[in-house]
Amino acid sequence: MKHQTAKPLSNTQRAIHELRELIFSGDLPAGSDHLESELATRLNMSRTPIREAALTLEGQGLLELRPRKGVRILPVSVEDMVEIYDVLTELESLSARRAAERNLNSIALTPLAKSIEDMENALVSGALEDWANADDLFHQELVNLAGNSRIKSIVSMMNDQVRRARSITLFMRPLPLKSNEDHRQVFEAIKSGDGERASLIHKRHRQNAKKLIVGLLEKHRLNKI
Amino acid sequence: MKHQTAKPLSNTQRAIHELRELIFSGDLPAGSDHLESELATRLNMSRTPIREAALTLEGQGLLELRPRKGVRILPVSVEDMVEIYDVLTELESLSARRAAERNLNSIALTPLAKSIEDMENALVSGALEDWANADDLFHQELVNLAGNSRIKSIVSMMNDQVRRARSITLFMRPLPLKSNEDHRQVFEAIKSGDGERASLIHKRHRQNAKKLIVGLLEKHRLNKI
DNA sequence: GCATTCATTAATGCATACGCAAATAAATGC
DNA sequence: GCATTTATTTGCGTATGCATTAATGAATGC
Repeated sequence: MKHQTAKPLSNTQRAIHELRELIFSGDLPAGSDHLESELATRLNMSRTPIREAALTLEGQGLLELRPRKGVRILPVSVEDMVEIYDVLTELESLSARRAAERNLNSIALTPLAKSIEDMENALVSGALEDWANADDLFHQELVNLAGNSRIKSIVSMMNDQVRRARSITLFMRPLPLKSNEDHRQVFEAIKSGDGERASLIHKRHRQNAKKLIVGLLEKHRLNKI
Repeated sequence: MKHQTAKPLSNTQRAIHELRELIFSGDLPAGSDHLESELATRLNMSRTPIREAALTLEGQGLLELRPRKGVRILPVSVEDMVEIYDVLTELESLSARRAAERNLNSIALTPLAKSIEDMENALVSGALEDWANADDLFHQELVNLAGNSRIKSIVSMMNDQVRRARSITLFMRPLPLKSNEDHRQVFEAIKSGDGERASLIHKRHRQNAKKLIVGLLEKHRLNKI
């Protein structure tokens, strides 16, 4: 049997996961404050694991512990988006370069190819949510292929921070046709071992995404999300 | 009066600071395990603030909480150094670019200039520790000037992780004459607003530093520090 | 009416307690 | 002796209680 008997997740871990879900779903809205005891009641546990979870999530930039005010869910401003996209742009384009340099065989590249296919299928059927998920996967696979665990965790943290903003703007965007074209080009560059090209194209791709999303936020006066 | 009546730092904060010091000083050596209760006794407080501090430091990649084994001080391998220097290289050279693009006046550039002077003075008098401190300051000032708070905190985290390795290899290195030349060139490029040049030179600078330090670690078989 | 001080409330920071599970030691069977 | 089971120890996860201190509102003086 490969399947472990499902070791029963600690309360702290549960709190981390459930709080993340509540934040991403907007159930705990950006900018809102919540007492530790309130969250404890809500998740049906004592304050201790809540505090521990909050400490962890604070380190991940999702919330802030303000003594006597409670836990504040951090809003993301346009300036934050600019900061985050700058970081993502650099680290992901380096990842593209490194991935290309590793001369990976097509088996290793399968997940990346799959994510591109998924995006294209989603586009055809107009399933934007699906497209966004596949897009996430593409970026995640890209940094996986580069094999730098720090980059992986930084990129995943930054993605978490912009998740709400991304899902809000998702339906305000034009169909991401160009985006898919970019992905395919990055993929080809990696496959052919051209690190410089993979890096350049991906960088341009991310810079465009930044412009697009920042533009949308400003246009719609969405300063704090 | 500008001076507050020195609000008495919480135990958790104290634990964070003191544990950091103990780690950097080698008092808690890389790879060593320590029970929460042991650390609590050592810092003269209960387990609660120790656990909270450990959670925070775990998020910063300095240690790991392993149930029943205690808190493990994370060693840094050569592979880790490569990962970290790759991240530092990218984010700092972007910072150099952004700093240059901001057309900062000489007042804003004073701290950076000062750090370069300090390094040169330290070199003349052969005070390697002082040189290292000034070097740290240069890199820190550089990211400050770029004005991206995420980059600032990532870079500072990564620097914390390599601090031990850096101080161990400090005395094995040749005099960092070339390094100082690089710093000055980066400074000039920033001052003249040439972002592309600032970025390129700094990137080269960091890549050299990476090669140097990785080479030293491998030569001296220092695999886990 | 406004500012200042005082009293009250309440949330946190931390110490402490305890059950459970993992690790270790002891004991048993072969 | 060695393997396997059972007993014991021990560290952690979590709940709980309390002192501290910030925030809020009431009361006082001007």
